[in-house]
Amino acid sequence: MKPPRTQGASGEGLERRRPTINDVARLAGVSKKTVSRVINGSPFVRADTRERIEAVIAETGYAPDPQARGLAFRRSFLIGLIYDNPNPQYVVNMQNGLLDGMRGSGFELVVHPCERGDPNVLPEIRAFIERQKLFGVVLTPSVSEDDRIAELMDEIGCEYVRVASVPLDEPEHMIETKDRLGGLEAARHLIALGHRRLAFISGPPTFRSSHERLGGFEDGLAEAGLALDPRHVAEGAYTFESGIAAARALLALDRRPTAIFAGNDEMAAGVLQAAREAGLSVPGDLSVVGFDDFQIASRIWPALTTIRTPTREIGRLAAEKLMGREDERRDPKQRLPSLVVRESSGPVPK
Amino acid sequence: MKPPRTQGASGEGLERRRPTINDVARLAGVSKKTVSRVINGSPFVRADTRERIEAVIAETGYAPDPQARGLAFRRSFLIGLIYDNPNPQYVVNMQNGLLDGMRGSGFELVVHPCERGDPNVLPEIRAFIERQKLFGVVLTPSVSEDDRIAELMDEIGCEYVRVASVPLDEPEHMIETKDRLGGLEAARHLIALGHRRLAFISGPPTFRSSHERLGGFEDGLAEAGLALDPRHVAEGAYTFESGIAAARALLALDRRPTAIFAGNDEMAAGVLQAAREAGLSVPGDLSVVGFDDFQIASRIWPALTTIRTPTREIGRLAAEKLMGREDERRDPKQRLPSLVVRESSGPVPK
DNA sequence: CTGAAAGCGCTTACAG
DNA sequence: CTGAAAGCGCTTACAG
Repeated sequence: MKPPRTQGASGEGLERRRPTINDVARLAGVSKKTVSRVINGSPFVRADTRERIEAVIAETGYAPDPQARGLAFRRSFLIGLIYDNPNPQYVVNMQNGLLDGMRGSGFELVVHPCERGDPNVLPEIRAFIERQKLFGVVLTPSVSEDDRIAELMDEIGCEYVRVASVPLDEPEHMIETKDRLGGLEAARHLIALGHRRLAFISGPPTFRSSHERLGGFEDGLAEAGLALDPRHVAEGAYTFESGIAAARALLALDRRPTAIFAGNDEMAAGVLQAAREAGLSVPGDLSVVGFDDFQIASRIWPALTTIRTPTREIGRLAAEKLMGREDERRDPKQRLPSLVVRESSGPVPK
Repeated sequence: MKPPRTQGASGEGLERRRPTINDVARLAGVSKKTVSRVINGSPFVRADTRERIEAVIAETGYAPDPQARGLAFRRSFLIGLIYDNPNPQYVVNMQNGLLDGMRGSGFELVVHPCERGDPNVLPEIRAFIERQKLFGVVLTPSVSEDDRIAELMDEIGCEYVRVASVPLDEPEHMIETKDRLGGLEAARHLIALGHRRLAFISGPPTFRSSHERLGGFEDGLAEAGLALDPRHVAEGAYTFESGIAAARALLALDRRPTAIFAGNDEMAAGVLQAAREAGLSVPGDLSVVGFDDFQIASRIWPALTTIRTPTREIGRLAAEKLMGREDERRDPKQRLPSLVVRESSGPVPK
């Protein structure tokens, strides 16, 4: 590995060195240990000493070096996002949420995609975390659903928060997305429109959300005294292509469904495609509901009725939980899935 | 700021300490300085000494602590991605490309969105880089087009690579995306289909790519002895909504264009929407070409003819250039924009 | 080609 | 409530 160029090597000789803890200590007339206490919020500093130090910090623009601090703490100020979700919109929303939550904290976000199927994930993740001595990680589906990864975090002493549709861990390690409620909302919406022959396209069985979204949908049917016809449940893979394939099969049935709830927007876009091929109008002949409310939902035609998941908000909460700054006063409803009605759903055809 | 829990505090007492440079030095019977030389690829180590040390490193699984190394080097092993592009697909493709290029290098990727308009961007970026002592940063449009940011990097001694549609800097700091060639391809394609009344919807004027894509389009028209009617150039903002608005205006003209080249896929999706509203069939009455070939291009209907930009590949190149590992043997064509023909373009209507 | 000393900028025990 | 010493795991001059 090529050693990096020394900082300032190309600078213009000004060499206005950043102040260190020693400078602050000298200017404030205290030991660096006391400055350290102020930085770390120790209560064992007299009020006037603290104020004097804080004044010097403000004047000099001193900011502690995270690397030096990390070396002494045996732990960095980096937070990792470990994910295997291939949807770019999900990834970016989650990142933005995490950054929202981390703003002003001095922590930085390091992104780390992985492949859950890979036999090397575990050692690979371990090496990443140990090398960088990560403060903590946020795990998103489906890696978040792997208990071995959570155990690994405990073992190596790395904080973690798992984002998942159901509680898989202690509350301090969990942010629940409650996908089941989203499925319920979808069912209620379609039933209120008069639909009785409903179908579901699931994500891959390796994602917990696939089962939760289906479960919630069935809950909603049960409320109306209905049950899902097993022939009306198709397995997809959360991809556009799998949505097309599943919808083709459903629409070829003898008494085809009048409404399809797809496990995500990508597959719902595939359903619209299959409906078009079959000469069916949406929502005239077929209602379609998606899940996520990513950008694609409002770019396709007809615009998709879908379940919005507040991914960015979830990310913010995850970061706050990880850093122990959770703000419990916030409205907990903000983090629940909610129905967004657009053009792809309508009354059941006569 | 709450100090982090000490590493291993929750571990199960095993405390199998990671080996340090001292362990390696002791086991190899050399000084730690010599181990350091091996780590840093110094040529001043005798071959047999080097081999002995490398053997110990392999046995013990030693990996140098990036934090300690960074502290001594006065520079971290972090690479920053600084961006203000709001398109999630762009961001994720770029990140994936950077990670491709960084794999196995020991560097990690820290993401840092910013807002170019914000009067505080410069100090904010400076604080971020100085605090973390970033090894280097990759800048993407439109922040990459701001010379003040490049100057800032020079001033604080941070490596940088700018990704932009045209050379704005020395070659060692530039990855060119040559958007102009993409515009040219779009024009040639439409002209070959017989179109003569062509229109363009630009991105915001603050993005260099807006002008380059237009410029290339005009180059293509010029090849055929044509010129763009000024009334056929509309200004958009690279957003879906702006694409709808611009297309509505173009389609309301007396002699409306038979083909529209939109500056990106998002706006092209808006054009399809406006065409539908106007009762025009695509490509029967109107051909549409986009730019980017993001996922949306193949999810909408009709699927979009567009210009593919190899963003992930560009990202890989940017990372390699930043780390001084550039592989010049690679086919340079891979990084150029290229035409992808789908369903939204067809022969000019009679 | 190799090493002993000093230092990077912080924090942790340990005293007082 | 405050501080002097030692240490986190590396690298940089400086010798030899």
